[in-house]
Amino acid sequence: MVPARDTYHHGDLHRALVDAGLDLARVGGAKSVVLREATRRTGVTARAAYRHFADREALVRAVARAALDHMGTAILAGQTGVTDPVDLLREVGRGYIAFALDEPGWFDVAFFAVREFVGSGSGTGSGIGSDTGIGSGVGPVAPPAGAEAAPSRLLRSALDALVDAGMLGPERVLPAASMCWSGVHGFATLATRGPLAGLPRSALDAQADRLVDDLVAGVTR
Amino acid sequence: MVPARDTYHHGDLHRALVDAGLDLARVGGAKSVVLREATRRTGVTARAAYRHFADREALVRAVARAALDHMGTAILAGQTGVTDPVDLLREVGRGYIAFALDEPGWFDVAFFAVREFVGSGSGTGSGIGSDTGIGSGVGPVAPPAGAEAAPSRLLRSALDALVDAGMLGPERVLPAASMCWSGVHGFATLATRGPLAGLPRSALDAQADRLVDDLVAGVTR
DNA sequence: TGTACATCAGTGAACGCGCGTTCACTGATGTAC
DNA sequence: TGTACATCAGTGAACGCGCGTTCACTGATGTAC
Repeated sequence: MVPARDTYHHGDLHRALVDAGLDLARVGGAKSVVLREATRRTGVTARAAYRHFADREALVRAVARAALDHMGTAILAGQTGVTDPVDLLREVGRGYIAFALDEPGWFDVAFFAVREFVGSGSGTGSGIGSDTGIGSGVGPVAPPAGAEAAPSRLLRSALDALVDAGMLGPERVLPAASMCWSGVHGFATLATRGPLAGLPRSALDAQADRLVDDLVAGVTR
Repeated sequence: MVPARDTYHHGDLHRALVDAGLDLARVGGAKSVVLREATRRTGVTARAAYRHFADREALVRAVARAALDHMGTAILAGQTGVTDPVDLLREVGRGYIAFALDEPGWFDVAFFAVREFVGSGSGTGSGIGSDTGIGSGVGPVAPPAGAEAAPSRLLRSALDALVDAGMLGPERVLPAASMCWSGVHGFATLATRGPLAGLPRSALDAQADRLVDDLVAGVTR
């Protein structure tokens, strides 16, 4: 299981720990990203992790970012060959939910990692960081750091394409984004860790398709 | 803090522990419902809890049920005096989100309590139990145990009222429920423990109102 | 080209924490006769 | 009405767990001269 190292120095321990964290998160979500276990799997002392991450939370954040990247990539892959802007938007929704159902652990760590829920008082920032911004409703949105294919960016792109096609008023982009994101995120959450969790996959897929169609119809109406 | 008991027998330890659990959940969500702390606050030995709950999970489930009751009650309260079916639906959506923003800890425990997310394989049941059923899409739905004012029931009632008013086809009830529930739940989740968590309350409220209006428009279109 | 030395990436053992849970037990309560 | 006794609701101490984190340390690497 543990690849025995022949060198004292690991080479790329940072990446190796994130990869191990992804494996852990895949099976058990954010709470399963255990620092000791990640180092164990990497064949390294627990202490070694602190050379690369300030604490466990920093590791979990890195894993969350990586999971979000995977999500973006998966959604993007579902869009290949699609040019019609309406279909493009539909694929964002389908891809978002499909990823959550296919990889509930990664979906979990991507969105439920650090901030278990916002406690009392106002938060320090804007949550997870790399997938924020859409729908903040105040002027041009700063691009998220690094994540080119972040789900929220893909959603935004699809909506922009609708605007270009004359199928959506520019002033409707933000509300539309809000409705679409809330809709698919809510369904994904209800289906992976909520009351819908027990339903068979086929039923969830059918419901998801209908939901996405309704959302798209609501937006392009 | 701890009310000193004068009797050896507590009286209603079951309820007292759930109440203590609600206090804990209110501040820190599901993960803060700690059995030992609940007994401490009740002025009772940790062991005593096992006379009333099989294990910690059973306690958390009871707290989740109580929190869901509070949620239903809050939504119901927001509907007082409202008779127009469209407004009725709107109030369900507003109330759902408002409760999540007002009581993120209770919202958390109500929906994210036991099943952190559905692990590998098919689940044993249908999730949280008392708020399931809408949108399962197969015939008449068994009434949830006890929770008369469960949020999903209030949503269903509002949609039924729209049907009675001739504003919604009966075959559209389930899809509409799916879209509404997903929409408000998603927004509530993004706002309390997701990327929208850092936004000021006023911005969230404004966005929520717009979202609910859009959802209602999408349903009654 | 060789050597001194600063720098960096690891080691291995240990600590304290708070938790859920279990042990054998005792104090209070209510019912049968 | 009093007493024996089953039943139930608590006690108090302890256990083991696995975690995140810290200690002083050593092995490997690369750069200056």
